[in-house]
Amino acid sequence: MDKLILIDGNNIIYRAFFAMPPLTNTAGQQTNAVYGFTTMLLRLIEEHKPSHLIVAFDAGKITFRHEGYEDYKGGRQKTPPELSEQFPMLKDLLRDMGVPQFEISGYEADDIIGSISREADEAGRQVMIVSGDKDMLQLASEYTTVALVRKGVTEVELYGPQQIREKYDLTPEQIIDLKGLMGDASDNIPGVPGVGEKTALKLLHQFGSVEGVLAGTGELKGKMKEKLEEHADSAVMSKKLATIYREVPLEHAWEDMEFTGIKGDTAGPALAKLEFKSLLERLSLSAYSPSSEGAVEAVEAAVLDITIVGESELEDLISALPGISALHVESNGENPHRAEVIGLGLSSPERHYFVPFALLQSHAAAPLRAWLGDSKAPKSGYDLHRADLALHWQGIPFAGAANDVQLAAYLLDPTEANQNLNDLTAKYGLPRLSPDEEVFGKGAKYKIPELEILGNHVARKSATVLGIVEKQQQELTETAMTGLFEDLEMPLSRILADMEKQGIAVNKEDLKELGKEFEAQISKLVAEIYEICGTEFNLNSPKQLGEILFVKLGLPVVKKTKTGYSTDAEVLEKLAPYHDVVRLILQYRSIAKLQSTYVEGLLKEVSEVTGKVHTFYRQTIAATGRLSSQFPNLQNIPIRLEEGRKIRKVFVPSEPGWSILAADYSQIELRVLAHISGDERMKEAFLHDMDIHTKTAMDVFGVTADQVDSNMRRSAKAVNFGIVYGISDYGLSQNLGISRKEASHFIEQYFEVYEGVRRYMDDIVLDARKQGYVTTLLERRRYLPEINAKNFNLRSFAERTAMNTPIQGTAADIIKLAMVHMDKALYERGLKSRMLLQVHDELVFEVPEDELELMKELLPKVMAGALTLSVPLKAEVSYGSNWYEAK
DNA sequence: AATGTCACG
DNA sequence: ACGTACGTGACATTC
Repeated sequence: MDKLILIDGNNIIYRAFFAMPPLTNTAGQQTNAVYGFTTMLLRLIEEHKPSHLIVAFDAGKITFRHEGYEDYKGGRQKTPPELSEQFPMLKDLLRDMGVPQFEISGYEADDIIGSISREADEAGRQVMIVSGDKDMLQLASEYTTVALVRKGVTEVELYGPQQIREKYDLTPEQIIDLKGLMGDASDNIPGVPGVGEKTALKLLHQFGSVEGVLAGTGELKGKMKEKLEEHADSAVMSKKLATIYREVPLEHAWEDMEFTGIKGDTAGPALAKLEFKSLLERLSLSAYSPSSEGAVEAVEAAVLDITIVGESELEDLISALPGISALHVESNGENPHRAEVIGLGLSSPERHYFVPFALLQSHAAAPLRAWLGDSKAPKSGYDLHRADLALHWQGIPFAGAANDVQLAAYLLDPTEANQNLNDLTAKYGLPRLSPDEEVFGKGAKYKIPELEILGNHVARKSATVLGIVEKQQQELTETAMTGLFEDLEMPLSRILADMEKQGIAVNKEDLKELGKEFEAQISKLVAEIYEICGTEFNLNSPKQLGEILFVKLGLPVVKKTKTGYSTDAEVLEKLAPYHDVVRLILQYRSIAKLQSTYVEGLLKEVSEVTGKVHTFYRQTIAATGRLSSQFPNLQNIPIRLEEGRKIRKVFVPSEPGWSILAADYSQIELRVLAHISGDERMKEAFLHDMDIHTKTAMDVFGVTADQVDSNMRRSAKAVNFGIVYGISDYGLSQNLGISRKEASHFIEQYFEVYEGVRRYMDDIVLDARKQGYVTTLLERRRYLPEINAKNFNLRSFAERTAMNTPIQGTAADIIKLAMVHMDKALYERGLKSRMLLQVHDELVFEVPEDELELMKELLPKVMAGALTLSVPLKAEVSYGSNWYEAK
């Protein structure tokens, strides 16, 4: 079926300009807006496969709107030159890609779009309008959907008449009235002073239109009435200005809008000129990649000296091992504990080798395996942690990880989503690698290619590693992160691998028993719920549940999601007083979660080989420096509610007579905050080892310790959490279920007492603005490009991140240090105790009987001594016959 | 593949 | 007026 996409070119390029970091090409031209625009365009094309497509632009400076009102758009800031320059670039690129553009003298883009959509509506054609301008909502109809661009240009919200009704309870036409009343500062449309969205909506719900409101002022009183009567003309004129003109003369438009796909032969060179390598790749046009440095080296790369090693070449390789410093272990699958090893790429500066896995296992390859396991043979690679695990489960020990380029890339920019080797080649101007998907195929089509292709591909990976290493060393030095890399993250990666290989034993029988208990509760709850509702439905479907609760039972709608009714726990709590079934649903939800994720999910992860679960810690995911845990995630095992906490009983020592020993940092984040803010009062609290939430309550409410009741302490605790997260009055009000005003008052009280904390919060945001990044105590860095964004939400988010990251990140630094120290202590003392898990502020060990006393002393001492701050660190230790008992 | 929900620190 | 707490991963349903 025909599908037409209409893009508001001016609007989108503006948004892209402000949302994207200021990219420039090697010629020094800023290209960020063109880039942002194009990525969005490609996504639209991929997702919606339009048969017809245009980008509309404003033409000329004066439009017919100025004829009646010369200040129209008067308040708007002049377009920055960095953006104006990008208009011709974008228009050229669109032409080369084969995307039609419309520009009609005297009209704005939205008039063109409005007129085309009117014609399409009349012809019954499907249209999607893409813009960031809410005005466009007035064009929504049975056939026309408006895609409002959000979050820069990365997300869209789709609006038809129904969504508009749900959100505003207005028809599309009434959007014009809305703007007539509230105005629009960015277009210098005045509206009625003192009327914002809230008031405008109220008026429209009552009177229907601007005309209706003005005719009905008699029913109003006070200031509101005065304002409306005084500014009646303004409202009428504003409505006129906000009305999109839909009668632009268009000839032969439909044929001119036809879109048959991106024209590769002309788009390729155009994208190459702009140096949009990732887009070239995305369009499989990499052949056009710029003939810059990279391409020159690419030619050289074509003649890389690669040897596919067979039995006869093995000896040669073995004698070359001393010169080899980079390797790549090619394995498949996401979970490295279950990965198959496919082969090995090995590189010296001069020569590159590929060793198929079968050969690596042969008797003759013993010296190669010895080299792999030799801690004195330093190796560079990409994700050596994964390599270590994959080899381990094939019975091949791995050691000597000296330099992991994935880990270094993460430190250099931890927010960049997992940077694969090919992303890094682009970054460092190295020869491109074929994407794995091209070499292996993806999904069901995954297939190991013939030896020649495979060997070349994998050997190029190790060659690439070699090329990256040098440049990263330089960057780590420049950013003062060499120490963090060499003395913390690299040693930690080996420790993590050891913990994961060790795994933690799970008592499968007990877990199954627990599953039976849950099963009994679930079937009882399900039966009761169906009974009460008078029908059977899928309780796990929020959609079906919403239907039952809000339509069949007629409960009030508290909150909506973008696809329907929200039924999350917060909503259900509010509904509980209305209907008894809601409690049962809440209970069902919590037990069902335990059953599916923690009983069934965990059972699936227990290894057939070891009877344990072997999680995989990822060291390059969390932007703050924390670890994350997968397959299974052992960092979110239930503890808060007793029902769930029982799950912890099945985590047991792997040897008879041993114990589980756990220690967790007490209030590490607030202690870190006390240190980095230098707030004297907060430091005082920790120097005296006081209960920090009680102390906060005393200070905020101005009472003595014995006057602090549980409610006051609870509030103080929420404030403390808020402080760590980068507080907002709204967030706190939600958390405590109080008004925003009260929350705001709490926060003000808090900052009056904890002046040092206020200073820190102010300073860190200024710092971030100036430098573009924030750091932790150990110099871990996080860039915050949105800290200067014009968009309030983006900027606010960046500001909260600026406040939170040094705190959360320093806490992460500290426990990582403790892990390195603890590993060393165990080794030096020849202890048999083993580190098994890390849960952000907690370390879990299994400990033999005769080491228990020692470990109870040693562990908290090492943790507390990991780093010296101006307040003491404290770790509390506990132990038992399983993880539940160690509380 | 996206969405909603919920487990943890 | 805007629309929010910071950081993750797993599961089931729906598209």
